[in-house]
Amino acid sequence: MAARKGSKSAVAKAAAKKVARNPVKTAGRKGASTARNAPPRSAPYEQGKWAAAFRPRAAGERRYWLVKSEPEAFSFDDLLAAKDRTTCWDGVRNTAARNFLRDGMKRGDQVFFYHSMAEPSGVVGVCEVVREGYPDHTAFDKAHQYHDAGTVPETPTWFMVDVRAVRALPRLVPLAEIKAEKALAQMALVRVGRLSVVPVTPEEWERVLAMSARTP
DNA sequence: GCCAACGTTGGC
DNA sequence: GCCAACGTTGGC
Repeated sequence: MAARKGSKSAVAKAAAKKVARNPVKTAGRKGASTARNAPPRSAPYEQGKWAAAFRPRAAGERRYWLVKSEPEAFSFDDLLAAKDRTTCWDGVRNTAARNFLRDGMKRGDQVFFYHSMAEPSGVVGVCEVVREGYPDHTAFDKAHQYHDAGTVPETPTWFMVDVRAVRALPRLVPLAEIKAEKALAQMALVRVGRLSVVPVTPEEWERVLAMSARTP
């Protein structure tokens, strides 16, 4: 079973709209999607806002990330229950997030699993990158919820990684607590709320782990 | 290249 | 349901 990430209802809604109300858009999207393919896989990101996430690594350096999923669509428990506790992270349709998936995340990187649109929203578990960026096949599937008419397998626009669950946190760390924590004020999660894949610094990683290990 | 209209994310 | 933030689109 393919896991469905991102915002299920919103994506479904968007897909429905795309098909129902604007068939002309399909023609227009081809060109747009070529543009969306840039920058290429080996592009230098030094100028970008997220430069640190793409900088060359020291030997053996491990990086940290956070991915969001609506638990109603795919929860951390769903990941624990999945075959090999592993899933492909499909359905991401945002270029910044795509760049992290395609170029930033490397095997062995540690990833927070975050529940969005939840009661409460927060970090629930740890997983690990077990397969690096490869094309998100759901984009090519006409019947799929995440279909993107503007992209073809020869020049894929959307990418995903595979992640495997490592462990659930001792307790969920709610977004409200993260926001209240001075040391976490710079977290990408807090600063750029709508991104569904974001980098986490080693310091932020440790802090969130520490918060999960104690009662507030 | 500018920018207005529009769409999406996701908290509240 | 509302709305802030911001990405995308497309006209010019």
